[in-house]
Amino acid sequence: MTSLSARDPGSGSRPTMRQVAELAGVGIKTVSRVINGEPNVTPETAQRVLDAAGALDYQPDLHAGNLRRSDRRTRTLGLLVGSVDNPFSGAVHRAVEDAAVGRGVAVFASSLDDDPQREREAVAAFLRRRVDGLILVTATADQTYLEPELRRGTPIVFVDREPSGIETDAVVSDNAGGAARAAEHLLAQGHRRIAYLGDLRSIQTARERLRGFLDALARAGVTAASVTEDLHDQDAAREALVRLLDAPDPPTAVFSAQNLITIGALHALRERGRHRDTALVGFDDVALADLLDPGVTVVAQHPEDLGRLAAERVFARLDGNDSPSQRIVVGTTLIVRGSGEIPPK
Amino acid sequence: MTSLSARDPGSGSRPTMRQVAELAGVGIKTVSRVINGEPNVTPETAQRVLDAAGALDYQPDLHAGNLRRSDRRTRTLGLLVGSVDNPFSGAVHRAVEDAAVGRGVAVFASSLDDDPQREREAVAAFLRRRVDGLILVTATADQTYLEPELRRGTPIVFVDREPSGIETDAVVSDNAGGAARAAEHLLAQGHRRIAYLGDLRSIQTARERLRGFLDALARAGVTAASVTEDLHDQDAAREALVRLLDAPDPPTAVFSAQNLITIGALHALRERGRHRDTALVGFDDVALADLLDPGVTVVAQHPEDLGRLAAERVFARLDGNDSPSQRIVVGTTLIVRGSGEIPPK
DNA sequence: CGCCCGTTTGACAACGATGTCATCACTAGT
DNA sequence: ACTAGTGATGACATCGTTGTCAAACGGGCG
Repeated sequence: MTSLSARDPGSGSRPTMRQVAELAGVGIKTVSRVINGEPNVTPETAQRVLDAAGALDYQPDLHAGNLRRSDRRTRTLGLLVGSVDNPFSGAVHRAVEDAAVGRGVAVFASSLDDDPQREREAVAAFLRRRVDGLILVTATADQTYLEPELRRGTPIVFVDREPSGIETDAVVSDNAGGAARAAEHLLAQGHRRIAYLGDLRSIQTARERLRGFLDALARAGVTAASVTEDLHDQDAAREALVRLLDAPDPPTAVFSAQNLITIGALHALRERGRHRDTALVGFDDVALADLLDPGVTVVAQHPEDLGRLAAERVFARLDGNDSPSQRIVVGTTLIVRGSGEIPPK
Repeated sequence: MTSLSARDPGSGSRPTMRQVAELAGVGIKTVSRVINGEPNVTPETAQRVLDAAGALDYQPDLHAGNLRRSDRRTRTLGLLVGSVDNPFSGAVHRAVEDAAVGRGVAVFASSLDDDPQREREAVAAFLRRRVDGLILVTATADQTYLEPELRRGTPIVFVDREPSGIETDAVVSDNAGGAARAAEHLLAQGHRRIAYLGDLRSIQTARERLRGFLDALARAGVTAASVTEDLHDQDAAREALVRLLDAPDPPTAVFSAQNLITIGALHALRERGRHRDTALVGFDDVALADLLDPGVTVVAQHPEDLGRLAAERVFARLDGNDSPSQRIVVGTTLIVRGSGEIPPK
């Protein structure tokens, strides 16, 4: 009795075209033709090859083929986002995957945690694997380092944040417009003491949102009750708003310019029992916002559209489109649920 | 003046070791040695090579190297989950990535939407790319088709759901135990009319949860007020619970055995204004559960642990560990927030 | 001074596939 | 019957890299 270990070299090694060819009694090039559906193979030969491939559970080595193939496409995309464990990134990722899967393209994903160092490492790791294109929510202030790769013809598309230092496609939300919309909504309810809670100033979208907010207030001849920036997590946002609520002359309305900041703000308002008399509008939707009481009014982004359009740009470039680089802006949607419609007292 | 197009073939082609070698005035093998940090290169030669590589923005081709290298590792992992756009999958994914990134391993992710056909296609797509290992939340009832690959030595680890038809590692939640815990909690509050809302019977974890729930009730000598299965989305769950609430003798407590079902149940309770007098315990945590009123009591899973442990199993196998396949069970945690502590009227 | 040995280096084959091209067997046209 | 054309097939070089091996060189030792 011959006991075969799990790492048995016989069954352990992967079959190659050569072995399939041998078993089918044909040349290796004929196997290649059958596997790739090339013409000029008799049906009987093709069947013999397919039988042999099936018997050996043969899977072609995409990378070996790619090495020799003229188009040099790995049918692989690299996606770089804030964190795959984050609803916004998840929605972008899913949209990219949906666009890719139909074309037989697989997607690498990497989380950057807004760390520029990690971005450079992750990009390098993907390029060494010869991805056909990159889609990234950049964490760096300047992407000049991508210039050589771009010149080589690798499509690079920015999502959510615009590129700086290089000329390439970008798909972004209308951050300033959305923030202005939020401000106008609160102004329309009669609010004149509106507080702004924002993310790190180093993030371009955060700056855009503040700009849109302040512009809208200025157009109405109103000055912001307060502007708090550099709130990078839920708890920092909560503490900041608690302080504002405890101070004399607290705001009658709050605009929270990011996801986690909105959640922190919700906690602060409940903590101080002010959630029924202080208006709140958030930027970017949050889960279960409709089940809260009052429901959370938000300016929603459309991450699925961002992801889909970015993937479409990459594929268009791969298909040879070399029109000048585009900047696609995706609109935002105000979703009225209650918290934004609380009037000033 | 020579105008260079963006797709210029000169700058458009990627530099190879040969070109680096030529520029540095050394043999190609010496470049290989420097790039891979092999010993026996004089510092001056190494510097010349690094300078040349830098000047050309050289990136080694991992796949070409892998073709020749003896270990045949692509430093790539395939992850198959329900959907990358889903908090549970996102947490698993992030944990896998965190374990992988330190080892220089990149992660392919694919969404299956519980479609067996997609699972087979996605697995094939990953194997053609020669991933070093697979981590999967299976969507198929039987995974015998993975047997040849497993015999070839590719580590395959199941997460969340157990394998069937093959013998391999699995990391799962204590589904029956967690469901029992939820039932016991409701029984302890004095409930005797408890409704069960569950996912598709075809999903193994759904069956486990029902089993745990019914066992706990049986131990207490109580029969379920109702058992509703095959609720695969939020809306189906909402409708089902609305029906139960409208019927004579509605339940005094509800156990919702999955994420989206819990959200559907929350909607139903609010819709009928019964959220303050009907107890609810959910399986798997939901975002913002603590901000609702009452807060949502849940039996939380630990997807980060599932992902981390699965990745560790894969790497252990790759490192040569060939102990018998393990089944690792990760416990659940009851998080008390209010909704589960409402007493029967 | 000659031998041995370790260090540094490059020539060459090989990994698994595909592109090119030559060969062979037929069929059709004259 | 002979030529040209077409379809089916395989030999061979090649993609970018690494493993193997041998050559060249210099230093230490008897």
